[in-house]
Amino acid sequence: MQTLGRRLALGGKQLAAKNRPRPRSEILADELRKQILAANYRPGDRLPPERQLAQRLGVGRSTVREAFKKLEQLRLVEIRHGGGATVRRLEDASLDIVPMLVRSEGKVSLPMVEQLFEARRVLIIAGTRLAAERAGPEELAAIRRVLWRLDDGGISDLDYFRALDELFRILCAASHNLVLHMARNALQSMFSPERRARLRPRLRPPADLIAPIARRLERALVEGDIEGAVAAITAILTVQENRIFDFIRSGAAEQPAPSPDEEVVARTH
Amino acid sequence: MQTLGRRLALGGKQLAAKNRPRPRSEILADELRKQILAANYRPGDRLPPERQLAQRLGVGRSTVREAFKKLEQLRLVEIRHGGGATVRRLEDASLDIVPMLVRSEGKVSLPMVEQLFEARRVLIIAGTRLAAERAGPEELAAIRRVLWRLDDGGISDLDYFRALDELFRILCAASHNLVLHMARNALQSMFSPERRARLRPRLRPPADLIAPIARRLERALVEGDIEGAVAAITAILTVQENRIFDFIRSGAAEQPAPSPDEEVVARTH
DNA sequence: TCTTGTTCTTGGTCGGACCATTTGGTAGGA
DNA sequence: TCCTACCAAATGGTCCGACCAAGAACAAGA
Repeated sequence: MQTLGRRLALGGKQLAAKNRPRPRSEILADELRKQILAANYRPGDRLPPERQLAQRLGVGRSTVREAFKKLEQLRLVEIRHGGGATVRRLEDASLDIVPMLVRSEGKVSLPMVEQLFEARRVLIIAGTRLAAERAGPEELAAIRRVLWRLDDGGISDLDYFRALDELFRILCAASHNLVLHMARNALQSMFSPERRARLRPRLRPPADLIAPIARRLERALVEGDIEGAVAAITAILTVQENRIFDFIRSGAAEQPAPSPDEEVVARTH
Repeated sequence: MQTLGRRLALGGKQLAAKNRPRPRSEILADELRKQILAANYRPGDRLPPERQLAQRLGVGRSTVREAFKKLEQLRLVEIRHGGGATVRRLEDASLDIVPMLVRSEGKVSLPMVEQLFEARRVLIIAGTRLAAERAGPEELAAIRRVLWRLDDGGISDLDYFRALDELFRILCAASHNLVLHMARNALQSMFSPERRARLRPRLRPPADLIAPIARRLERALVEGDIEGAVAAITAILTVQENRIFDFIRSGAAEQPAPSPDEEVVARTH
């Protein structure tokens, strides 16, 4: 807590040096979020009052307040006027915390990745099925362009991963279902193409594995073969997911955190 | 904008009378959100600076700031330090805005409900399939208890709708996939059981329509008949969705807004 | 024309003040 | 003894005014 105070005090300067200047309220919100996700606070528990926390950490109440508001919006806590901030059940939280559940403190949780991929798979397959039914000619053309990029073995790693993400995105967009599209977006925000490209040798499957499937998917979409398209996208997902599972199981997924100081707020009640 | 100022000024008192005291920041955030969703602001546009908006509306900058933060968390706008708040693309927004897309200004959007149900159906069916595979004995018992409640024709309307929601919830919970569970939760937050119970005569299907399906679902789950369970939950979803579609198409879904004053902030750039 | 440095705009934080709501205790009465 | 009504403390919601820091716009120089 003292340490967090110091970190918060440094927040501006330390990062002004090179990184982006993470606002103190965000640092604090992240810290509290980690505490909650680590079950240091349990559902029903009350967070310390705004004033108290502000004084203890040596920051303004506005800063604490913004952090609390952030947690409220993630539906991790409930704030009542006169009442206080009480922790809510995890399953009622916003989908936006899924990426934080998947990777925390630089470590990747394999069970969470499995659940994330399972959910994502459901959405993408549904999106593909609907896209195969509903995509208009220009949407179909856009999908085919992405598939050609995947079919090209000479593509760079970064472009490969970008094309893969774009394929999933554009398929769900072509489903003409905004909710589906947004749900998939919400689950996509971990493992950015840049990050995966850095880990290239493990995550990118051999071109001769993906290219035929891409061609199969294109043919199915052109011919209106819905089940064929679903089978092809399922195959792509399976290949890609297995690469990542193997990678995580190999223990190589752990990355040094961007900022090495990871002190936590002391439990406070 | 003057009018919003007045409304904001009243905010505290007017609602202190009886309703819950909607904070001004929330009123303002809602107003700006409506403006954005109504495309009065388009992606790339900049919202007015905090100070300017605060002065124009006669509220403190902290209030405007909280409202902006709220929009940022919904990923409707992006706030940069020296930059300002710029509007983002709708499809990149958080899933949490779906309920707001579905019902705005007391009117229900049929296309959005269709998309919402389509997405929800995908999630619930996937959850049911996984639950049929993975549910433990106590989870199965809990599911059966809910199904018995649905099977009971004498149940009250409110209890019926609650049981229905609980069925979907508990099925997804039994899938042992937190992401799936949370995604479904995010889509469930409209049409509360209380609201539906008020609209009872139209939304509740005849007991002899649901009860046999509930029994069929129970049997399938007990016997481990996955496809049977999926078929049964699909039937339940279809019955319920059709009731709601018919209801909305009949034009009866429009409800007087809780607060009748619905002025908007004037477009400002 | 491009680069560099300055200035202005604008968000981030602070501290203090006041109001509104909730909570919990306390006094009074049945 | 128990219940009720009231009061006071705790706590969140809002406002104000000030300052700092990052980004953008602009001006000066190479």
